[in-house]
Amino acid sequence: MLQPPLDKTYDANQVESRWGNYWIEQNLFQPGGSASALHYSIVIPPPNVTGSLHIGHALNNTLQDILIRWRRMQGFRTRWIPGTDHAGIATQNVVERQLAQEGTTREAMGREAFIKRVWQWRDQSGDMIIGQLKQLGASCDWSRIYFTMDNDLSIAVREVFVRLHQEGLIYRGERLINWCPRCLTAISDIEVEHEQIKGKLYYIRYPLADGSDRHLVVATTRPETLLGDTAVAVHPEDPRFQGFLKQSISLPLTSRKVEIVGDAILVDREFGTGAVKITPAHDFNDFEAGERHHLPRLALLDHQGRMSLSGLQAAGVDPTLSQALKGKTALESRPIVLKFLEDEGLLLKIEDHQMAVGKCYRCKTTVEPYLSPQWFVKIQPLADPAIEAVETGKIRIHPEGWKNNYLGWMKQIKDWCISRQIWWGHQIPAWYCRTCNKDHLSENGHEARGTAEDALLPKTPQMSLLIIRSEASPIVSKTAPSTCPTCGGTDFLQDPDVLDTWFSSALWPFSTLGWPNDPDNLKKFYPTSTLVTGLDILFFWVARMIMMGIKFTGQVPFRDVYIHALVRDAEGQKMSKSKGNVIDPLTKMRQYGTDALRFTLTSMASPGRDIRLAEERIEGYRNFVTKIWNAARFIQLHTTTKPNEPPPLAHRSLPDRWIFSRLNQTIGAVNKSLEEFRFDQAASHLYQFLWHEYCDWYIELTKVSMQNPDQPEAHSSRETMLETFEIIQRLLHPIMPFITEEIWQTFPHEGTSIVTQPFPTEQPEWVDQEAEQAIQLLQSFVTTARTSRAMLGVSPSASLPVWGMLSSSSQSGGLSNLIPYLKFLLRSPIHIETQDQWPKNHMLNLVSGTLTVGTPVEPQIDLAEVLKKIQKQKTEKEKECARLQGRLGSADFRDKAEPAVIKDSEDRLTTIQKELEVLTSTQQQLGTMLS
RNA sequence: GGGCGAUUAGCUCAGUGGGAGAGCGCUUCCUUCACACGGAAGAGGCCACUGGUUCGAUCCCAGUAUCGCCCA
Repeated sequence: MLQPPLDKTYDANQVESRWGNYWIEQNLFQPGGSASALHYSIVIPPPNVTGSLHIGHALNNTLQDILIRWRRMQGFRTRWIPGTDHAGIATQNVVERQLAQEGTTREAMGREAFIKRVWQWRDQSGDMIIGQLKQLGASCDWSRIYFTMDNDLSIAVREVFVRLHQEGLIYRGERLINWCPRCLTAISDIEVEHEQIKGKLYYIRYPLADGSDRHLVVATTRPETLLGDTAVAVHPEDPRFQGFLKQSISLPLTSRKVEIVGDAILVDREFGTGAVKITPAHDFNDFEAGERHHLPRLALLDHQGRMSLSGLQAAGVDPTLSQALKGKTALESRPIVLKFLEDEGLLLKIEDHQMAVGKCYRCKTTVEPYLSPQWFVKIQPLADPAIEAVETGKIRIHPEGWKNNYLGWMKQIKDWCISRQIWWGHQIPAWYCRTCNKDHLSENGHEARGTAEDALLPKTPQMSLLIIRSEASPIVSKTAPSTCPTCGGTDFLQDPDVLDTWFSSALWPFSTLGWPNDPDNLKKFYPTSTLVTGLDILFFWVARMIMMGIKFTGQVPFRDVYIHALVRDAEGQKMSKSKGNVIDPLTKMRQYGTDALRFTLTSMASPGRDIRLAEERIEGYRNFVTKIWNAARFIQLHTTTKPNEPPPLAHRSLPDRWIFSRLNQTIGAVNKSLEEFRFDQAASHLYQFLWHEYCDWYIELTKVSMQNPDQPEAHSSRETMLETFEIIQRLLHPIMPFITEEIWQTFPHEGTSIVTQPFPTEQPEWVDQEAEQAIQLLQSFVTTARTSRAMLGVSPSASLPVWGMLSSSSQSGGLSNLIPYLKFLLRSPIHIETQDQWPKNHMLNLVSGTLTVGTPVEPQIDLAEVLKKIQKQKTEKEKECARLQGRLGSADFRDKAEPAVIKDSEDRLTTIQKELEVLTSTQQQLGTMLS
């Protein structure tokens, strides 16, 4: 052989860096093959530019790599697009932390300098995860790495924004949005995580304004917001409140009067007292109720989630209370408000209450519903075709169970808030003419931002520098306007907000492929073939790509969506740095090898189930890698000479024909599994075949002839080992790219790398039922004989003759052909005899189907133990026998069961009865020996 | 509160309308010339519970319990 491997164990780290570099140097990951070949493309879910490879990335990219390598080997023209996204808030946070260490702030630097600084950071540190993906073996087209802030991709963002705005699908308006008081920006609905907490339900007396004693009792979980109530609602058909509708309430702790309205949507008659307060500026349901009843909105909190004096004043709140609340958060305000209520005798009772609070997905701060002017995508017109695409199967979701999840969400989708009050990102391409909008702009920071804002509070400069009221009219354009079409003015102000990062991610499949400026390239690789992602971003990303893709290209962005599991720790806990239970893939790759980690994740990727990853599993598959390595060493040790012309299959030895037949079956199973996205099954077929057929049996069987290298069978086996093992490397390559390349390179081969070799396909001529049956018989023989020896306590190295026979003597010829192999595997003489010649005494006879295997029993053996085991086997067989007899004795079964099932049961019964006969006679025979 | 999913060996999970499987772990034996990160032989399970459909249910259906996820 060319370069026999030297070490007994495989040195993964050394091999990985060598081939990893080689593949890239040789440009093997760029689209190859003929231009006429079928195309197969994948876009990577772009990791955050701030990120480093975690175990979820490792799983996600391993699966993508398997698909891409497999399709590439199948001859597709493949393209896997890598890149990162700019991760607006996360990246801004990273750089801001750096600035804080340097004793400065982004506000002090100014926007332009800050953005420059972020780019600097990106250029230095932004490609860490790219390097880590390469380490994982990801066969992306590394010659084209994208970033959502790239110029071309930014052009696409502006193009999309302008077109959607022209069609009225993007608008700016004042709405209640989710505001993170820590990130100081709006976030979208799905960026809010709901958390169950133990809260309280407060029952508060609301006196009627008519001076009578009549009152309503309102139950609320957020008593401090009552100061912003603009109505109280009851169910219009609730008989308890018929006399109250349209009456006025004297709102506690304020000088205001509010009306009692009937609202069947908002009010749940069973909840609390059946009367609820309406606070349109602080609750989403109340906001909608406010729209229905044309109620004013009174905002109490400012953008930092603190009580604002002007807001309190506007709400007519008692001045003493206002002073007490000024600058307090909602949570700090609650006891104060409760104290005031109590003093007035309005707080009736407090109950424990399970409730949900919204937290910012990024920083876990409790979000506040906040009234402010923001940009929105009017989503329904985009959602409808995206629903249709999945319903009609233009896009297939795997596993299919998630389809309903997707459709359910899409059908109740709400407008998407896309503006973020941060600096890093795509600044919204909207400009305001300062002349036309002079009444709606406030650039000095001393006026409210379209809502209540307390001038007395300390400002964060980004908020106070500029306020654009919702009445302002923007000019939306791909480039800055030069003159105002209304007044001819030339003084413009660009909207300071940036777009949600997911807005640019939504364009990823077509913006990276050349839209809008390179239609030729787009045509080649779009739509992409498969999207591989985790469930957690089905709505964030997948749904939006489908909407945008259909809208702007007229085609779905991908045909198949494969949704993989979340990786948890061995206890099923979500991994997190704070819990300290993270499994770092890079560490594991160093410890066990990348192939072992990849194989582990692959084999655990069962559909629709989370992965509980325990380190022992990785270790187990590291052992598998070593097993493969040692099989390769064995083959190389025995094939030191260059092989001659391979003999035709029919002329090869029984084990050779058998292993081809088994290999063929495995090839079929692996291909089928991958077609169905059953990565786990593909892995387990490979594991089972390679270890428990190839190594356990085939290699052992070749040793019979390898000991005698001159005989023809040895030649046949050398050929077969080389051929089959080379094929196996190709079959295994998509999952374990490194070791397979290393081994493949040392085997006789053509081409520069296994990466671009053909993936194995089924060869019908390899199927050999006869060989499969023969080897199955051989396996039964060997296993049964070994069981006997273990029962008798015979040492494995002891030579002890073994008898064998088949119940139908016609098959015994087949058994004789196996003698050389049996002799070798059992290290013992083999006697194939008929019933007549079978020794009558001192034999332990065990059965497996039609096969009986006998082992002589030495007089000094402790037979009691052996007899116990025989009895156990007998009992099992008797139970089975009774079950079958019962079934076959039932007239119903005979009438209604399928004939094949009846026949099968009859055959089994016959076999088991024969087995029982042998066991019984052995039992008797050994029993006499004992006495 | 609504929806989805899970419940199979000590652990992690496959699986099927008719004989309960794998990996890891465990027990015993074995350093025989690919591999002790190995080999051989074993032990271990009323397939969550209760009903129903069926000749026959671990599998299909309904309900219960527990757990998980998503949504409100």
